[in-house]
Order: sequence, then C-alpha cells, then structure tokens
Amino acid sequence: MVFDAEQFSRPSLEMAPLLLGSILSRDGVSVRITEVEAYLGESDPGSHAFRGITRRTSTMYGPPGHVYAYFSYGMHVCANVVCSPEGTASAVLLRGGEIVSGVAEARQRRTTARNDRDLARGPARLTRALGILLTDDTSDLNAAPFDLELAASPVIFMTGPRTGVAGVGGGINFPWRFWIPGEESVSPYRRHPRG
DNA sequence: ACGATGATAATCT
DNA sequence: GATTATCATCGTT
Repeated sequence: MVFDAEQFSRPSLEMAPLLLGSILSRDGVSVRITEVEAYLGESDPGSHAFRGITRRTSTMYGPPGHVYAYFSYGMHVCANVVCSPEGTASAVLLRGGEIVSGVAEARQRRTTARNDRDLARGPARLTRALGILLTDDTSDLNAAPFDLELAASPVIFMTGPRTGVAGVGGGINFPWRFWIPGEESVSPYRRHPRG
C-alpha cells in the first residue's frame, strides 16, 4: 500500500492538482505526471457520466483509487483515476507525463516516438508507454501491476480549458485542466474549431 | 512552429 | 448510424 485510497474520496477537482508530480508505475515503467484534467461526473457537461450510468461509465461510479480506462477514436486507450466515494461519478484524466524509469521498455511500446519527450506526452501515448490496456479498467491502483506514489509535497501548477472536449464543457467556464508549468511533456494548447 | 486530414472501433441512441 | 476526453503524418510558414 503506497497511498490511502480514502484520499480519493474527494471530488476530482480537488484531487487533480495533487496528482501532479506523483509517480505512476506499471510493469517496469514509471511516469511522473505533469498534466491532468478533472471530470466532475453528472454535473459536468464534458464528462462521460453527464448522462448518467452506462456500461462504459459504471467504473466512474465505482470505488476511488481505481482505474477508469476507455477506448477512444477507434485506436487509443485513455486512463483516469476514479475519485469521490463509491456511487458518485468523478475522475481525473491522466494527460501527460515524463518517463523517470524504464525508458527502454517505454520505447519498445512507443516505437513511433522520435524523442523521449514524446513517450508519454498525450493521454493515449501515456497509456501506451505504461502498457495500460482496456482490460485494466476497474483495476486497483494499489495493487500489481500498478504502483502510485503521491507527490510528497504540493507542486506549483497552472489551470486552463480542457483540451479536446466538444461543446460547452470545453469552454473557459470549465478551466479544469491542470499542468506543471515549463514541463516538456505537457501537450501544447490547441484550439478546437466547433462548426 | 502550426493546420489539415485519415485512420479506426467501442459505446450509445 | 453518429459520435468521439486522439495520434501520426504530411503540408505550409
């Protein structure tokens, strides 16, 4: 046990900045988290759980400190940390990080990465570098093959609009993206044309 | 540096 | 059948 799962019984908006600087390991590769996004659940128009519980979102209603993994754009896996008590949907999407050990392993999984900076820059790249699959959905982060070490002390961070969220949930009314300023592994901000 | 585009499939309506 | 919490690649500055 490397963290107290009770810590994640709070809303994802509170947990998101605390995950910055934390180290997530899986199967020989360790990533220092540098960018995340908070999703509040049923009250959040940008959240998968906005329209209630479905087969996919049921994990977000599960116990905190577990993995919510979903399949995206036909070829990518993205990973969240479930927050809030069981029964309440809330999660923090892991958007990017820096490989701090197991670079060779990560490179084997991320053969298209041209440099080490790109190994885990972006949510789908991060899961790929760690070897996270759809079958890791609902996994406990306190048990093998995972290991999560929360940052010992709070980190300086910045906030802004969430990336890639369509509709009203993506506007500046929901500045729920958090990142460590100056980090190479933080994805550049992109404006998304909305038709 | 940035913008456009195709790839590709689980989930939901 | 539509939508999508994306990435790699190619083109242009």
